[in-house]
Amino acid sequence: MPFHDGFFHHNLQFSRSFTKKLNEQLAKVDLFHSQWLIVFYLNQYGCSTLVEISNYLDVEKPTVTRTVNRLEERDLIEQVPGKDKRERRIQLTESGVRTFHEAKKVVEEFERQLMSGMAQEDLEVTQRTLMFLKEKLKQL
Amino acid sequence: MPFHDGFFHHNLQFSRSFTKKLNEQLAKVDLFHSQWLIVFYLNQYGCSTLVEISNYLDVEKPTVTRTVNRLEERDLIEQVPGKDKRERRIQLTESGVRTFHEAKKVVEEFERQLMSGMAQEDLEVTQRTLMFLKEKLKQL
DNA sequence: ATAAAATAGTTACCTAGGTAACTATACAAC
DNA sequence: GTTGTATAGTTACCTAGGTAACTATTTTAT
Repeated sequence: MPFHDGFFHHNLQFSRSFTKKLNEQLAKVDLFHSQWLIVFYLNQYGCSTLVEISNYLDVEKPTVTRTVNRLEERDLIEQVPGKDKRERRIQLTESGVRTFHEAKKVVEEFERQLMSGMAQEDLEVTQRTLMFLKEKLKQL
Repeated sequence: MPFHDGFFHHNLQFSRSFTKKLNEQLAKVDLFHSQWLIVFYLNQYGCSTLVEISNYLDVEKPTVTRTVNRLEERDLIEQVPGKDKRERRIQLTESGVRTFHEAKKVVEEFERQLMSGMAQEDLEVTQRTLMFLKEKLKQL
């Protein structure tokens, strides 16, 4: 089975298509999917550093810096003073929390539509497989 | 099951990680994964237009234009005269065919390592699931 | 035959990922 | 306490995806 007619080809196409459609939906609340991921994380885990976000999302630090800057420009997050002067601790503002709740509805509806009609077992196998492959990639 | 601790989160992380590692491997033959996809396609299907490539890869035309330009600058592809003056028909050069064969080895070895130890059935379920979800996204 | 619509491709500009090299602070070893 | 090392974050620059708007052709309808 060659790569391109096969497994990875479909996976990449799905990922692109997924983020595209999610971005379309999130436009309703004026967010991009990468911004949503950080807003979600901050709502879940509270005040955090960029490195914590970077580790959670498995995305490099410069990418996090950029997206966080965008969120700050839009006053969805704010600086939190801390002891370690290297760190940049941030949290959601009131406006950020409001945006989170609005976006949550949009994302949940999007997922609901996408998941309807899917066999639960297939989803579990798929998720397990992807996690397995992700781990293997790390060891490469 | 919330989005971020779940299915889509893992899928996006896997895709990022996968292309990252594939790029590392393809650096051996001085290619990026997006370039490899086009080189592969041209080797498989011969002389093609950018729209044909765009449809096959499910990537927008401007993205294809850019990557094709890079390949042309490096003399891996060449223009093919045609009837329709709107079209830009291209094919692999001799150098492009050579690069294809070198890259093919690299990619196949990469895939072999990644796939070893995977249950064939799980892969099939995963691929089927991703294709199913991809189709559903289109209808959204 | 001509006007309208569709198609192929490009350009400009946006988000989003990556690496390499850098600064500034904190920590550890001696 | 000074020196070396590790950590947090940023900057600059690369590929890679997207949209919107455009040009230049071709096809279709009338």
